[in-house]
Amino acid sequence: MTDQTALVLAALADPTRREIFERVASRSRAVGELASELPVSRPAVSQHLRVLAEAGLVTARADGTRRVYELDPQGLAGLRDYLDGFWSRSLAAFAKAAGRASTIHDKEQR
Amino acid sequence: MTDQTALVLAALADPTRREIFERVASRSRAVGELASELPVSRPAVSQHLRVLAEAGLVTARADGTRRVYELDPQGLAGLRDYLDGFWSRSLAAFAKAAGRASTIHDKEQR
DNA sequence: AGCGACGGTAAGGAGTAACTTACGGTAAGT
DNA sequence: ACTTACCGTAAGTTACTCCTTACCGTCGCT
Repeated sequence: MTDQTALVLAALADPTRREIFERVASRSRAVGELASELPVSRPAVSQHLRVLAEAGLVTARADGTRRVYELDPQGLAGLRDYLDGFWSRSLAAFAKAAGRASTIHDKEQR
Repeated sequence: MTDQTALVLAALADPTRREIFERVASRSRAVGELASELPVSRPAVSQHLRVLAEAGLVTARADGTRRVYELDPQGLAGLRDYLDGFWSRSLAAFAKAAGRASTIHDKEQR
């Protein structure tokens, strides 16, 4: 469990922040654009984006006076690694005992 | 984003609860056993276990007056599915633009 | 039946997180 | 230079989370 993974989990735990993150992930957006889509004020969005950025989930780039936020894959990759490690460490042993859990979600993607 | 995934993220966001979960995952434990290992009281552990159980991360079985908690793979599987979907939906597109993110964490495991 | 071990629940308090309004600061247009 | 648009930060309030102590129920043993 790296320190960043803790930040990622804390960041994604909040519903509003998750909504913001998913919107940014699907398409880069400016702060005001996000605020107009959501039932919270613009400063609230700005504060959420700060938390998401500190967790490595989004990054910002300037475009005139606008700040366009886009997805940063680093944060999600960290969480993914944590889950992968967990899966192989604990769930593999559990699957042996239960005899099915390891195959339920075996998909070949990526 | 299923409702359960939201519960999983909220459950794992707390450091104490994460610690409890990881200990239960590595080996099944009773409530008092967990409390003796951690710097919080037994009721606190009990409350955390309740949250973890509602998220589908642990399950309990009775052993006399003891309640032995063990890993429930359902919760982690849900979070994993969420991340997998996210990865293929958003990160794939991002990787095309960035030209590298998709290969950084390509491992063949499971 | 009585006793002791074990654990879930209730109630309350301290700390924190999320939101609001108000303000300041920077970049582009006229 | 003035105005407008856009955004981050500060300060304060409200709501919720986490923890504690106190209490009650259950199971097993003698």
